[in-house]
Amino acid sequence: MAPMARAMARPGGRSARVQQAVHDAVHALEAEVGRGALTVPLIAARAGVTPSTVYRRWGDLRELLSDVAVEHLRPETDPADHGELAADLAAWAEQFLDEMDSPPGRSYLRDALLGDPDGDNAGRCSAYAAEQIDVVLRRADARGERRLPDVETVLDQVVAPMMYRILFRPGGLDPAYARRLAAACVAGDRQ
Amino acid sequence: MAPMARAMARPGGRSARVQQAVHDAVHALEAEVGRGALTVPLIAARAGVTPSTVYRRWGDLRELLSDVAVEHLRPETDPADHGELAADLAAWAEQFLDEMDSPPGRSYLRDALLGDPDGDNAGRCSAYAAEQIDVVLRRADARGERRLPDVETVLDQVVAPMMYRILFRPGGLDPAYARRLAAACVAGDRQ
DNA sequence: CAACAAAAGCGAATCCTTTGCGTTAGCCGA
DNA sequence: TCGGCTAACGCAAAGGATTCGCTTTTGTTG
Repeated sequence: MAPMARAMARPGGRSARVQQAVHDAVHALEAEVGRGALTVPLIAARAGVTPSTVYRRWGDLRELLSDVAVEHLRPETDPADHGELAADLAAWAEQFLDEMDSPPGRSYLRDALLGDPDGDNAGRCSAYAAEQIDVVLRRADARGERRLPDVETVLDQVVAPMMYRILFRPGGLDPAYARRLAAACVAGDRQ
Repeated sequence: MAPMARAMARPGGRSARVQQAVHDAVHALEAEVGRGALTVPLIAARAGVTPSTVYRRWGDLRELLSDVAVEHLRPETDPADHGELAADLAAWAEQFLDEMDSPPGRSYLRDALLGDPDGDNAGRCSAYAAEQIDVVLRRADARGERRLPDVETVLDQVVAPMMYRILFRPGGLDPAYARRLAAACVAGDRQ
């Protein structure tokens, strides 16, 4: 009942090794047998640990997959620089939508939300997006662009609508939608 | 593998009775033993059917709970009439947030999204919200109010941000946020 | 280096889930 | 109204998944 996957009492040594081995096993098996065929005993065997270890640490297959999914959702690079906020934000939104609305993206998104009793992993996902947006906004500020929206506004006006449609109305999302949201946000339909 | 919970080939008779009995059993047991203690065999026993029946019809505990969750999320009455769009929408948004952000609301929301391979139930949830909004907007139109947003805009600007925060940033949501989103939307920070 | 405690290993018992096969009951045409 | 047809259910057995108590390992601390 204590999913201390991240707040380890003993960060160094065996606990860390086991966590790494299990995560690696999930990655490998996702590719080999597919997301749907994953089971705790299977993962445990591949990781060289006993199933009970996994159950004690994560409590649940879903919580384990939630942890792993968050890793997949972590952005790997900063948003590209196109010289002005409007372009940066539009490009970022488009890429974000493209990644999140893909079959694997939606799968990871669901997993992340799913096995997450305390909403911890979900918060992490949101934080990733916020970070990326922050980079874009700071860059614009450094350029001297004015009347910038803040991060919360971008989350409300750009990220939230995309997420809502991905989760609640799958299908029929195109890049133009992302660009439109970004454009409207930058144009400052606010104030 | 065929979750024909809703598109029954033989709507009348036994199939319908079984579905009803199982749904009723879920409702009763949710109250008695709590969401977390639900299992297929438990539900089946209460409903007077065998577990294999449940597995064949719904495929999965999660899919069954998803179906039931959608029922909980269905609004029971039309939004209250306060004489003008701004007030109607603000009140509706506030109530929506209150219900969805409550512990049971979040639980149903998660269940509905979770056990839903084809995004069918999720779409249903969105449709409920869209219906409510449509009622509010038609009412405003009938009053002669002008420059009304359309349903899609309200979904983007009011519903989506609330949902995003409920799902990805649990905690710290207050009624004022809902009213602010509604007000901004009506004020037409768009176009 | 010794004592302590957290986490992992092990194995048995329990429970859930799947599956094949026979039976029942709603539906349809004569 | 009466058979024939088939989807859906019941039953039971087999195969996994999950839990739990206990022992052993291992990292930390004084």
